[in-house]
Amino acid sequence: MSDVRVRFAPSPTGYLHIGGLRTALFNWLFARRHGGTFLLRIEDTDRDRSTDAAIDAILNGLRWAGLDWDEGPHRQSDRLDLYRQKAMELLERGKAYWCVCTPEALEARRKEAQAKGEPLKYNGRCRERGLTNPTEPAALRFRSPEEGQTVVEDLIKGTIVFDNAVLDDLIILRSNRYPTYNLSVVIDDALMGITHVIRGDDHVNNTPRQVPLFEALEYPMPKFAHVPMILGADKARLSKRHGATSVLAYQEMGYLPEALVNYLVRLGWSHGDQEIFSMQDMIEKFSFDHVQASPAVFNPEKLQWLNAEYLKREEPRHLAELLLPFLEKHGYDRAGRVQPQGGLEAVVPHLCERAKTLVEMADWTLPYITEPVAMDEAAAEKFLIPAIAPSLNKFAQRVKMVEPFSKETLEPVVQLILEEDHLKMGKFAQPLRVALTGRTFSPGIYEVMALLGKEWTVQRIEQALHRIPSS
RNA sequence: GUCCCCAUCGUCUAGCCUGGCCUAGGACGCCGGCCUUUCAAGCCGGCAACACGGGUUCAAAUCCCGUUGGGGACGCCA
Repeated sequence: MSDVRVRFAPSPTGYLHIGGLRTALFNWLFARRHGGTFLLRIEDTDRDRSTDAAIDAILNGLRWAGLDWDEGPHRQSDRLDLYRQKAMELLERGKAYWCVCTPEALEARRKEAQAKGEPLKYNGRCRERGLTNPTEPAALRFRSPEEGQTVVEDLIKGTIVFDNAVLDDLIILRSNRYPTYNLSVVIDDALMGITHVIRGDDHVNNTPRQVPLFEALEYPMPKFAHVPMILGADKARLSKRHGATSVLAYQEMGYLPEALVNYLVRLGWSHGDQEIFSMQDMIEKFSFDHVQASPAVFNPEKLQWLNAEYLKREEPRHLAELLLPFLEKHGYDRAGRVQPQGGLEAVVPHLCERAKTLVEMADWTLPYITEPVAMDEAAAEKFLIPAIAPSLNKFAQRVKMVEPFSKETLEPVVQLILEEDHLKMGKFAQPLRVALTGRTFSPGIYEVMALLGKEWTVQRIEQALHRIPSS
């Protein structure tokens, strides 16, 4: 193991979302690429908004995506005393001070500044007061440097320079004695030995506030990498109104984790013209050199294309397994029901080349595994018409005699009927398809019959004949 | 408003660091064709971009400056 240590540090205030998964993925990839350690840390210092359910959701999302972690999950709520202790140290050393400004006063002052067009920065009212044992509610503020510059060498964005004059004295301990993000994150990153802080672009502006904290606490400085945001089609930050943003939602829509991960890694990162990456590929090729510095628009069509690619490559056996939960939503019972020859596994190869998602595939699987078949009324009206009834009937009668029942033996039977009744293949196959599957589209008609078996084939043609008017 | 970041086809991107090989390549989507018993898939072809303006240079998508546009941050949230 190398000394590379990275972390994914979500706050458990909701489900794992697409952006979070990508940040986790980049961390994970970097760790795996360098033989380092990937750890999980739950940032739950805001006890009002953090929930255990959210932690479960995040962990499950990561597991589903195939991102395993080597350490944790650590919980910041278990380490509150540590943060308080460090905060007090800062106070004793004159690096922090008590502030008795009320949140209301601060808010009013911000509004005022906004109205006047001034920077929304804390005005330092308590900075030089030298409060030692405030009796009223007090928060602890970090004394930020007032002059000079803070320079961050970002692995993705390059050199970023901030004037310290624009930084304000951030609160590190709330008046309820709970630490704030900027304090706990610095302490944990340092004490957990994090070598590379890889996080969302929205944290860029936190970096110049955290750097002086690292220095004040006399901690070694990690390297930083800020991965660009994911945007919706309107170029606004990806949110619910752009559609699904939770990882779970993509799972439920029938996306394969490999496809989602592949899509996400290519969103902002590239390796030449390559589009399809196995996990192993990504690990071997991932580097910050080729991570884009600008935000990327999330494109559901491309994700769907990738999903279809993965569906086509998937092992039938595994695919059948993956399909089961989706089939059960249609009331399919895995224990019951007589299967077509070969079971689900036999059906799957005929559908995986056509389907974009597991949901779609499950739906298309239904005619082969359930009885009776659901009939598309519009299709029936168009194709199950009196003119074709005699041919279908003749076919059903002859099919009963076919043995063995296979594509090879069925084909001559169909050909003969085509000749006798002066029909083109399309004229006959389409009504037959509707009779057999209840739909206008399916795999090849011989494959369909082979999958259904003789009994269901005959039965369905006869059922179809019954519903044809005046026949 | 202030600060930070960014800018190649509609979208994801290659190329940019180390100017000439770029009449800018790939992918998704879209359009057309082939295949065909349907729907897909597959195959072939097409449309489509260096934001703008100044420099630097023999030469700029590539370097510099500005403009415009987009994103992010400005919480006792993380």
